[in-house]
Amino acid sequence: MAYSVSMNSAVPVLPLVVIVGPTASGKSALGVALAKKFGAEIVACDSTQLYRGFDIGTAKPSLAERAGIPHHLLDVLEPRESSTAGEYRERAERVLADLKLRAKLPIFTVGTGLYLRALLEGLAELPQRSEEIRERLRESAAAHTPGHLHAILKKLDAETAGKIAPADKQKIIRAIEVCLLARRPLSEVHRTARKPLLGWTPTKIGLQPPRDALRDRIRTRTDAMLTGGWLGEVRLLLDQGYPEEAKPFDFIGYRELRNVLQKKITLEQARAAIQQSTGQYAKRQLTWFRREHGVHWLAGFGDDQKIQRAAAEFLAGVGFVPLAAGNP
RNA sequence: GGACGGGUGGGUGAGUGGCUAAAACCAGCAGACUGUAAAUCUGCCGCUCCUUGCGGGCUACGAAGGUUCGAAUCCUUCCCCGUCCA
Repeated sequence: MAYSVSMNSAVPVLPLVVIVGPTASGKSALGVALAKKFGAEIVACDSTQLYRGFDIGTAKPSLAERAGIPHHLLDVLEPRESSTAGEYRERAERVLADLKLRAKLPIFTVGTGLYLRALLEGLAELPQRSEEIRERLRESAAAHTPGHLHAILKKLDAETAGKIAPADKQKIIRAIEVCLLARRPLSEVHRTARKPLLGWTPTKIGLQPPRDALRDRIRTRTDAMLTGGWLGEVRLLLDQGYPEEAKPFDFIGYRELRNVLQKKITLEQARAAIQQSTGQYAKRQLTWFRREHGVHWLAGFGDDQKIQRAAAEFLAGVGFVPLAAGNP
């Protein structure tokens, strides 16, 4: 075993490592470096890397970058499917059960904060989404004045309505949907306990490179993706007959490149738009992760050896035992 | 050389005498977010002061003058830019 097991409770609690950070901060590289050192396997926690065929634009680590370390929860969905936070949790739990059997340390590389929360803290017992209800609500909204949906929610659940902006149609629809399916207010369902992940204790590392440096990184990475055949990947996916409305075609870059293929915008316009959206996305990730509790922050990129060393030292300092092999 | 059109805050661009520190959008910054989350949404956004108030001061619509109680808005000259005519 590469780590010790706490024996002071009836259920042994196993450690797990979480690496959070904005896109292009080098989570994958750091994950692999730490996996080698501590005998771990990588579990991706990224809503976009779940999709088969969407490789370049989602910055899925290549086989070479994986360096022989097994990676889980990549390529588990068909482009037509839609991922959800709840399903992610279930898949991740299955992976954890497997790693536990094989005594491997899990290292989660997480870009999607909601999915990590769903895994670690759990979600309330909420009904799944219902396309019929959503469709009905959308139609109803189109037929009425702007505040219509918000007004409906206010009747069903004033507390939740107070928390959601009248313009936030997406969240209002989900809230109404839950109220209808659960036959009680969302706010009430939220007060029921979540089911946190049992049997595992997370140790969290966060990557927070300087904003300007990150922006540069995003710029050059986008260029590299484009010269690396990203447009061709999009063309291939469309040629394979996947519908344009498929979820992953909405991801940053895929939507822009689709427009390039349809001659709606030029490649240069797409490049600029992608770089911009990616930067904005990184900002949102940072906002989310800042609130994550107990994160050990490192002010740099995960592919930087100094950062990798600092991360390894941190883990060793909190009780993780490096593999002996390779050490003279 | 002549005729038009135009020069507005980081960008695009509205505004043609007071309600204008100047619409709207973008960018930027900050934030929220329990099954679409690479999504969706919110706030701030000239500088500055304080007793943080629908508060005070300063600077601002190419430049300089002028008209007016009051000008981004009217007048004069100048400087740029675009289109057309020579």
